[in-house]
Amino acid sequence: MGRIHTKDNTSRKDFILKKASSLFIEKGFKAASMRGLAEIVGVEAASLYNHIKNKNELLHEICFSVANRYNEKIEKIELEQCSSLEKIEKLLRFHIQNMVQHFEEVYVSDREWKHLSEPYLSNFHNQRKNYRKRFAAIIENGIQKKEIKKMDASTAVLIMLHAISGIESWHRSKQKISGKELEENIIVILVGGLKK
Amino acid sequence: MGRIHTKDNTSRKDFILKKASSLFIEKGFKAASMRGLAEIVGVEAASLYNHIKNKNELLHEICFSVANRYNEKIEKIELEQCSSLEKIEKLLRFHIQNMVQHFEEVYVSDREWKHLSEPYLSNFHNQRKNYRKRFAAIIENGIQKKEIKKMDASTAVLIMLHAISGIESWHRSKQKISGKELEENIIVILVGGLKK
DNA sequence: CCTACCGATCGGTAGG
DNA sequence: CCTACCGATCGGTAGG
Repeated sequence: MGRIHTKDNTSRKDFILKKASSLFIEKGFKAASMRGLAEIVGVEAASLYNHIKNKNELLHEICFSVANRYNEKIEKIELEQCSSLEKIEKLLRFHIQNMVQHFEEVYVSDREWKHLSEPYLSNFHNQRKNYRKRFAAIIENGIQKKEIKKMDASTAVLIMLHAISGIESWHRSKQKISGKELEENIIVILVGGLKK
Repeated sequence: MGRIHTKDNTSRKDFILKKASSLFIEKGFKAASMRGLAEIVGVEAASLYNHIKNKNELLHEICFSVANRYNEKIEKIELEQCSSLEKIEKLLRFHIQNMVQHFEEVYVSDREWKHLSEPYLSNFHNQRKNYRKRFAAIIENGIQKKEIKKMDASTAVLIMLHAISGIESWHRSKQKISGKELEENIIVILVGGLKK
């Protein structure tokens, strides 16, 4: 009995989080109101607070769910036995698939994380910097091994991560090409741009 | 006499627009308050309304100033006599320089245009679609002439425009590399990624 | 999960 | 350019 109750609460919260993501995409975090969210969820505003602490909690749940996935992935890839260029390609494919599959939370996390409240803001910011540093280190390594053209590694990271966030517009359009085609196109351009 | 008065009003408005851009970057359009803007400008909130109609006007002045620059540039480039790849390189260099030189308004325009009110919203959205279509047409042309790898042209446009918007993070960091170096790095990766 | 409500803050106006 | 103020809306709580 207690278990069913817990399970219900969890899925209810997940439902609210999902609706919150769409709303934050549509309006932006600040412009989205809890009353607006309540309407989408189908309850009165006050009732939301039985499932979440406050509006900020919605945002940090979304942002950290995305950040955790990134961290796990790069840790795994760093340990793999393959060329730097292959590592980058794997990372890029992961980012693309992540964007396609978890579009709403990735989009919200990318665009709205600056509205996070402390201590989440600092924590997220640090994780972000750390992730980019590790990504840049892989590129740096590839340059030293002459797999990759000489270039500024951190600029390359910026370009590639932002390029992928452009999938947003693809996702919102009526998806003229498939996710797989999209992935191949991006890899051709970005990995092609790095290769010596 | 009347002329001096007009001139003063214009520069006062420009001053307010500049401060508004920084504020919109820092907080986002919705979260930025007119009282906050007034404080930065150094007047009471009510006084702002002697120079602007309302908060929305600030945003659409910023967005259309950027959009107009883009439109003028692509019109000029379309008429030039050079290869498609050269046209794309010119366009990319223009985008990069634009981002470096007019960082604040470009950033606000990119991130906040969805908060535009009608009819500005539809107008801006159409201009944006039109611009991307023309950019894609140049790529398409390069593919037909075998200057450029086979790829989905509109995906390539998405990637490249978003890649450049990544300069944001470069601009906000302590500018480890110069603007010129940044530009060359981006061109190497993006144009290198297109070239056959 | 709801009704009823709070203090705070918002964009904007009147009038000088 | 300011003081004084407006109605609307916000996030969140009390109490059931």
